[in-house]
Amino acid sequence: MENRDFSRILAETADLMEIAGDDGFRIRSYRNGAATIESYPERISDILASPERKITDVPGIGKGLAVVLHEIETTGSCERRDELLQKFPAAALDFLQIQGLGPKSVALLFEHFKVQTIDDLEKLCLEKKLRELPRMGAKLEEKVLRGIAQFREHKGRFLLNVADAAAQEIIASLEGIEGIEAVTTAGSLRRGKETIGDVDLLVTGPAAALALDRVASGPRVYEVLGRGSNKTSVKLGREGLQVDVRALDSSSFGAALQYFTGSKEHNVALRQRAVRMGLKLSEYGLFKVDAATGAETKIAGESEEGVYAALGLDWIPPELRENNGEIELAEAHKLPKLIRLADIRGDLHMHTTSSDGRGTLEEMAEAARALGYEYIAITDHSKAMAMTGGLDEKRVTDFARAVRRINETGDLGIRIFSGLECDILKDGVMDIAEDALAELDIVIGSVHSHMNLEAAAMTDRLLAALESPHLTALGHPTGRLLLHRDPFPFDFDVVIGDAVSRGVWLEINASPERLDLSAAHVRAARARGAKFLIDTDAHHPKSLANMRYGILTARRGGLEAHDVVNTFSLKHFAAALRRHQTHQ
DNA sequence: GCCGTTTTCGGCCCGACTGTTTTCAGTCG
Repeated sequence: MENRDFSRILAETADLMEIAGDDGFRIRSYRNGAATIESYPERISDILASPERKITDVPGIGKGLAVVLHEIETTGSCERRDELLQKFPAAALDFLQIQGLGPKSVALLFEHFKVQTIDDLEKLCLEKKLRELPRMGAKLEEKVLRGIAQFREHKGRFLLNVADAAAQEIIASLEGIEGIEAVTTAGSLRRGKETIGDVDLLVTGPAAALALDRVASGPRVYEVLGRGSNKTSVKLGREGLQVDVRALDSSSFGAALQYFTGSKEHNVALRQRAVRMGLKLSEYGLFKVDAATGAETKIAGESEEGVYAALGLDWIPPELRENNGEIELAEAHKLPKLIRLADIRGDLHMHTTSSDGRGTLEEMAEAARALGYEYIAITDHSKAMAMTGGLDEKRVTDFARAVRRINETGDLGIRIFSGLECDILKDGVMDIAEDALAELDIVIGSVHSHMNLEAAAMTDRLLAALESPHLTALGHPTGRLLLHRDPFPFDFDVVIGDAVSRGVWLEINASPERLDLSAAHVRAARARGAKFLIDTDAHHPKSLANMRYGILTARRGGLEAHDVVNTFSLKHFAAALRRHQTHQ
């Protein structure tokens, strides 16, 4: 049992308890425990098994949760969860995913209409029955129908980090097995897409078939969908992430890697190109076809580079393989030199215990130093985010001064920039007065409320925010939450054009829940001359590692290192900030 | 259910909007 399994079961139990109307503070304790365990540096299983250790030494775990954790370790569930799963329909947890429905409404639906499935719920809305319940009306019926559509669209897809973690776990489990030469990710995961339908893995080596057995009998396998001599398909966990593993001959590995990486559109274009050259491209290789006899001679396939080269192309990074013009660039030797994770010198958006982060400034700084960064910005929330304990003007000013003192001592071994993730209020006014913002090195303006404005009103709001003389960057500019909430509408070209003319940078928020801006927006904004910062919005020291998802998104958007300000050395970055400030 | 301590129980991040009402519960962030 891994920590994330404990964490998931606790969180699920909390959801069920919420529908059941259990005590709110008890529910919070379960959630708190789930969050702590998810990011706990040690395996909970190991602590439970060790006679010298006490699980109650883990913060947030007391007597009650200790019992629950032991139950989960031995049975995979706990008493309260089992009880509630009996009481409510199997799809109970799905109902909470529908925007507009909370635990109270869901409980009422179960009680009054005996709904079992999302389909039942849809029927109720269409038949206008929802409005029979107290405090429910036509508007809610419409909202729920929209929520159901969104839910269905997202079902069966997974966030990039979830798919990535599953792939890395399987790769690690195959490492060091005699006769396995390489295990490689392919498909949309290798292309760095923001959400993933299923994970594709390719295995080579004389013992590749053995790897298929290993995967099929893995600890997290929930169901084996298929097991042939060349391919195994499994579903992992109750969430059901599908993983396809293929055993390949190393003589055609490059062609197979190319084929299974896709995208489909990129591959179609490549095969058309091959045909025009009198060649045939498949997952088995690139073949020369004799026009007279039809005889085929393999001319490439061992390596991907070889396949592209034989087609007269530079090797194309997987992130660009969407048939968006990358083939033409590869032919002309004009592919961008894409930004790499190693180019990043600092992280400019993170939270601490001063608002809703889980690490202190010192802990975040230490984690960033361990990643080899030269600088970071601490950007806690502003006061409009009341729930997070956001900063008011006095705390902002005090914080800016405290950071200046910290930098003078140099004790932390990394340069700290004082920053703020300042809310952009409904009318576009900044949540913090300008004289307080002036004390800070970096101000990231973000929208966290009133995301349902009409496009024109949202455009005006963002344009008004851009007038703030101390705004350094727009944070998660479209407000989307992947698999959860669509971007809010606004006139992207107008807002980005204004940001560029004012020298305001655009964030690529690397949090796997956001990846905002999206790759397509990055591409469009870059064409207008925008500069970007890629940052993690980390709420925990561990989350600084999410930078790589932001890098993938930036690469999909075609960015080079010089497009991204936090690739600059400390000296150059500080100078860029000063230019930004005096520009105002 | 956890924590801290005042060792036995009280406090535990808050504020605003929405759609439904006719004074506010539920949802969201």
